[in-house]
Amino acid sequence: MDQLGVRHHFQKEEEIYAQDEEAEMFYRVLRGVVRSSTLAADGRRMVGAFHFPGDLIGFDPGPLHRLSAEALTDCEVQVVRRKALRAAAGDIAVDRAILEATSRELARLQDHMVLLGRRSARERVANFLLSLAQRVESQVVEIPMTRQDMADYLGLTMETVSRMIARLQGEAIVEFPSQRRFQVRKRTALESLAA
Amino acid sequence: MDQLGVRHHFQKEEEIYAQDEEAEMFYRVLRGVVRSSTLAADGRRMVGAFHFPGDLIGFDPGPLHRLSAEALTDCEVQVVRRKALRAAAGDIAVDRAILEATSRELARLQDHMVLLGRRSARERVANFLLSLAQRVESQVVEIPMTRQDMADYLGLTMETVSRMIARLQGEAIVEFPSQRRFQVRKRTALESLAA
DNA sequence: CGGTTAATTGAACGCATTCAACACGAGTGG
DNA sequence: CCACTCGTGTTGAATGCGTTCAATTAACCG
Repeated sequence: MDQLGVRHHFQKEEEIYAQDEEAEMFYRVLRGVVRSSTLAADGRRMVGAFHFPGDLIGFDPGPLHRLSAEALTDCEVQVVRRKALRAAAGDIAVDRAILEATSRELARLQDHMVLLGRRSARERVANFLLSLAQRVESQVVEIPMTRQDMADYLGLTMETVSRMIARLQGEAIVEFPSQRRFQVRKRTALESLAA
Repeated sequence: MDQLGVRHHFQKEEEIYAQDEEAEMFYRVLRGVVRSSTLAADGRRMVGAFHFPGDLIGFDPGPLHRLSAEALTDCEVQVVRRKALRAAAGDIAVDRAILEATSRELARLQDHMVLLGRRSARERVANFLLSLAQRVESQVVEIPMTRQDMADYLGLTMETVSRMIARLQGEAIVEFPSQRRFQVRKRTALESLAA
């Protein structure tokens, strides 16, 4: 899929695709961060996932996108028409790739389900910070999303997220030099919370 | 897959496969109800799904089962060795079937994630009762699982499940002639709660 | 700088949990 | 048929975690 399709730039908050929109394309994040979410009629929002460079998105198996995708930051995204990919790579290869991506996503959702159903706010936030930290090699971790985004991903309110961060910082487990940047101080403590 | 494999009987509470066990088989529920769940080290349990006759289970894409499966009631289960199925039906057909099952499961988990992250106890219970009711054509719906099972599926305690059922019954939305049997009285009310 | 959005913090509230007692129901044995 | 038991379910009271609402502070951007 590397050679196919076009690179497209999406700016902050721009929609990449909408919920219930026809799924005609595959997308791959090249730069920036993407958020996929659902918005209920009553305004309650749930963030299903954050997607980082290298991640494939939009591979919903049905005819429609079940969640929308929005650029969290300015993004470079590779966009490939599904039909073109099938024509170039063959149905079998594409299906295998979809299965691969779907499987990973399924495993992630199973873990997330446990997080949402059976963990405290503190554990959820710890888990989230750790997963952000695991994504980069540097000591300092940048947080690309707002507290509200984190809250909507973790099934909490942004106030609670903020309080839990304050608490983890008070315990010297993490350190936030600024609101969107942190460093892990006691990795084992964080890991045992995130478990 | 119909002709392959063997029928196996599992009795109530018997384990069909364990978490982190090698995934060598596919299973199809023929009679009875199966529960798949994970148990954390600290005793917290999360029920991932209930499986009814016709459902495929054990098709985890990785080498290991990510959740365990237990017979909720006495069960008839068709068990097929994965290799045998691949030999008989071909890799492509099996992969297609796995993709199909995985996709459905993914969609279900996405909905469940919203339920766990963004809905009240009352809404969760309403949603669950409605989904049980939609599964059968009869007026009276049998509940095959305990309140604890329901709670572990909905991210609640069994006391809360019990209270919410009592409340829905007090509002004449459902009626429970006995603890494991109910009838929907105000479908539209239930549906708007379950939304 | 001022203006604006994001984030923090405080106080009060409420939903769900916890802990404990009691009721129900199915199965067993007298 | 009733008494007993054990697992399951219900109900009550108290607690607490997370939310809500409101005010303040911090970060960002012109």
